[in-house]
Amino acid sequence: MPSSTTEDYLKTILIQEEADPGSLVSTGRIAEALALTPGTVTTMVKGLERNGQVVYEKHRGVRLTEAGRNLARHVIRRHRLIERFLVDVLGLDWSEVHEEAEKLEHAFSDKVIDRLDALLGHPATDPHGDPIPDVEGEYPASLAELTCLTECPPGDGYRLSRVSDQDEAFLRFAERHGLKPGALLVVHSQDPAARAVTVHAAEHDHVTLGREAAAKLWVERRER
Amino acid sequence: MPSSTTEDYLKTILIQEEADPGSLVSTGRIAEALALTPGTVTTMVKGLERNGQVVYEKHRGVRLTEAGRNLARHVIRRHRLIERFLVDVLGLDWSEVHEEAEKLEHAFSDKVIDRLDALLGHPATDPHGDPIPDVEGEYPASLAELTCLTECPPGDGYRLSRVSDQDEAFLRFAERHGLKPGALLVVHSQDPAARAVTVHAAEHDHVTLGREAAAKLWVERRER
DNA sequence: TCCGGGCGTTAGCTGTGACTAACGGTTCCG
DNA sequence: CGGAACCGTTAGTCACAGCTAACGCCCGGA
Repeated sequence: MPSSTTEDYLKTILIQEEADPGSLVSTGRIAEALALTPGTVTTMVKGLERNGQVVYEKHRGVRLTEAGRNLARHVIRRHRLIERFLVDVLGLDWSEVHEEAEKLEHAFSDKVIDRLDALLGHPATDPHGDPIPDVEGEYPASLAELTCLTECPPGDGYRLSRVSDQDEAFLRFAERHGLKPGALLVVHSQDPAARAVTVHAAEHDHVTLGREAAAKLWVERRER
Repeated sequence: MPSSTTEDYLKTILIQEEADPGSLVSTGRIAEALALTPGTVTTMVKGLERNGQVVYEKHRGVRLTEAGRNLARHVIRRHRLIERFLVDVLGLDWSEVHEEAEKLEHAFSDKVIDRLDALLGHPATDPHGDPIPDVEGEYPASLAELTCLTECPPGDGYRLSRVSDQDEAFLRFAERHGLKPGALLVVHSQDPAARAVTVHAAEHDHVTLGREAAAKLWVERRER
């Protein structure tokens, strides 16, 4: 059975690959994401290669193998289902569940996770809008095409779908302004000079976001 | 924060102390319970003493300190609440939840455990009838006095309260004969020569248990 | 083309918690 | 009361997964 360390590495690599498809993930990025020193990661990555979970190109980075990707998807499945459970069933706040799930994802067996999945009604996403892989490790087929808020011309007809950041402070900020998945959004203005965008969510006041913050919000255009 | 290894040792020591109050727990018993070699346990136990969690008397055994007992009680609380959750909410079988809870007990935070406790309605026992310590680490005050099935004269008016074994095969056997906590029992005969006792549970056939098996069953006398 | 800075790798070390094998204390029987 | 058997302890080793520090490759700028 893979160690929880292995699971953490593979999960991190998968997320980096998804953020920048087609390119190798550098050891440095992994080190930063896991808060480890670069040397530690280089050493570990060689172990992952020996296990057949990644392909490692020296000085360039790693890429998941099929086996590695499959394992990583299952870790992510566990993580996101646990987040849904913590929010939907136990009533925790979406800003605090990521930390909890980081530990729990290594302890739940697949059997228990499948029961949890059924209990929750086979949700398609976690509380942040991130998609939950199914039992086979595949993402739900019917995922809407998402647009980054930085790319949205002013107007209404947007629905917030995904908040891709796990920082507690940011998530609490987002919630204060109604910026949770499912919220209906109106984009008031894009100000390229100020690198800012002003929006408001239904029932909430306007809020102006800097580009980095806006880049974390993903919306879909509503059918009307 | 204590390592999960530390938690496992302290939990094991507490359970041994409860099984045989007042006497020291030998390193050998701990080794057997945790499936470790004796030398490993001797070394670890010195570490627990350095942490102030046990008092260690060379060649004689260990005893929990207040701090160690408190931590152990909390681990047991987590373990038993998780078992209840797995059975009551996720519908797992009582024979399989012990193994699952062994891993999960180290991953749940106290905050999440308290939510779980509330969700379950603050249960007094786990699915095997073992009492669940409260948030302070104290056992429920109103625990009925239990009698071992080996001590019960023939007659009716017994209620099965506790099945103190975690072996899957034994638990499945017990369930097949209706021997789950809450079951009403009739003791048909005690046969000291055969070291056996014959009982039946309401709605179930007679079953004859050897002394070791009967020793795992604890009953209370029903008010009538 | 050459050189320097930055990133990545290597080497060597640490702590945790396991193991085996050899040694030592206790106890109980004869 | 002596000794064997049993149990527990000690010593030495290993794997895992982290660290620091020194070294080396690669790429961009001059």
